[in-house]
Amino acid sequence: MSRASDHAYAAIRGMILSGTLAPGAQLSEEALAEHCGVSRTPVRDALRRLESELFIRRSESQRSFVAEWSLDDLEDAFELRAILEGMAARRAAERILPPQLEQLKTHNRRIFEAISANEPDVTRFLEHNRLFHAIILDAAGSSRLASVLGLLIEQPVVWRTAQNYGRDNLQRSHHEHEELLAAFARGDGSWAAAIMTGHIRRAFHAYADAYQSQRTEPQLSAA
Amino acid sequence: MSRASDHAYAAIRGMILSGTLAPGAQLSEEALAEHCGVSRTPVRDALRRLESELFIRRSESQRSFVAEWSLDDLEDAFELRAILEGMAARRAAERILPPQLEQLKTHNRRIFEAISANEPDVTRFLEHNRLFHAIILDAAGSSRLASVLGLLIEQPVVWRTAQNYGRDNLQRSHHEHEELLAAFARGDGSWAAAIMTGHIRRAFHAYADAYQSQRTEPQLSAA
DNA sequence: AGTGAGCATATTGTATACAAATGCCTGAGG
DNA sequence: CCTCAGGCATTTGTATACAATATGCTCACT
Repeated sequence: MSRASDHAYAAIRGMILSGTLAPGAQLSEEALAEHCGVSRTPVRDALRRLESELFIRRSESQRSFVAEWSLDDLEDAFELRAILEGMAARRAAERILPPQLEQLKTHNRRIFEAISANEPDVTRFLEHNRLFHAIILDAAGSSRLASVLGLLIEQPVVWRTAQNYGRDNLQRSHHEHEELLAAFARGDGSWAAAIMTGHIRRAFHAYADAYQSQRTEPQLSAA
Repeated sequence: MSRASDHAYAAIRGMILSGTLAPGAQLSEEALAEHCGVSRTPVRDALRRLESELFIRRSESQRSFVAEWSLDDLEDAFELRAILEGMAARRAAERILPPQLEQLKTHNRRIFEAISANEPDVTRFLEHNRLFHAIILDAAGSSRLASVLGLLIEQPVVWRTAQNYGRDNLQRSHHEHEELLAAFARGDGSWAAAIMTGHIRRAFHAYADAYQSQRTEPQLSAA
């Protein structure tokens, strides 16, 4: 995309991820345009894109609001992701090429380094984790699967809660990645799918725990 | 959406479905705008929407082309659809309400009527089939699943090839719907998912057969 | 006090003009 | 004859003005 449109997209997305734009808040095209220093046209493009990625919901009269995620929504999203990433893993196991397998090993090594330091580097973990899953998605060789799964990863709640990951969960992730590599090396699609499904479901419960403590804490301080 | 934008969307989508705009053809915003009698702005909206629905592909330089579907693409799409509709059926079986079940029965009765006439009414079959699946998706109660699956149904190739459906396939569809109803009535999610997955996979092979004969015939006449 | 009609305001939809980028074609040079 | 550089044409991106629509408020009326 082009400069202004991209900038608006990144700015609005960033404000949603950081919480500057709170869930449920109404978005005015004109206000966003002024804030980003562009006209409404690229803002409209950005809003449409964010809407298709479920960052934004539109009322029946076309007004835009920041999406609100309930715990049920979160579980839905992870259930979907578990199924689709499982499918990706199965296909990847049947198609992956040696250089891609090497890349996966490298990223998992970086993940190990990031979580082995005294203070785990969560940002670095997330980056290599993202790349790890992206390579699998690429190896699965289905543009449709990629486009659909692209809608589900990197959602607001995920990013906000990931910081609360304990070292225990980070290490389990690394270990599950190792198992995936073994399944890939043997070309065993069913094994890979099973591991991946469990991997995502465990991640959901880690997210859900962090999500709940995140939401209950403010309530406690208000009571 | 609003009048002009909706009209442009429907018009362009219709031209793609009918083949007036051939796969691979480049789309000019200005030409489409003139054809639809609206300005470029709503045409741009429509193109973005069609792009997210995979009707249109964009080059790296942002030019738009009608998507070209290979047989592999078709199989990918159906593999995805089989998994996701299976998930929808499982969830629906666990949540469906009596009135929704009644609606499903009504639509399947209409399907039976449409395929029982001397000359099967394929258009009517497709319409009630669409509603049948839409009710299941609604009963599944996951907006994320709905939004993702929405990208996959009613794709160009599907509609172009559905007309070649034989009565045999139509009747099998009706029968599989009956089985689904039985699974729903008993709230058996696993049964429902299994039937649905098979239902979609059988549909794929019917489509694939029609797709291949559709593509080989022109070559034969040209040779 | 409650309710509804109608107006004022805020917000989104559309059209148009212009800017920027891309691709294509031509023609000169090797 | 091939290659590549340059300019022209086409196409998309952005800004802005105006139109249509929804919303919320005021005020009259019951």
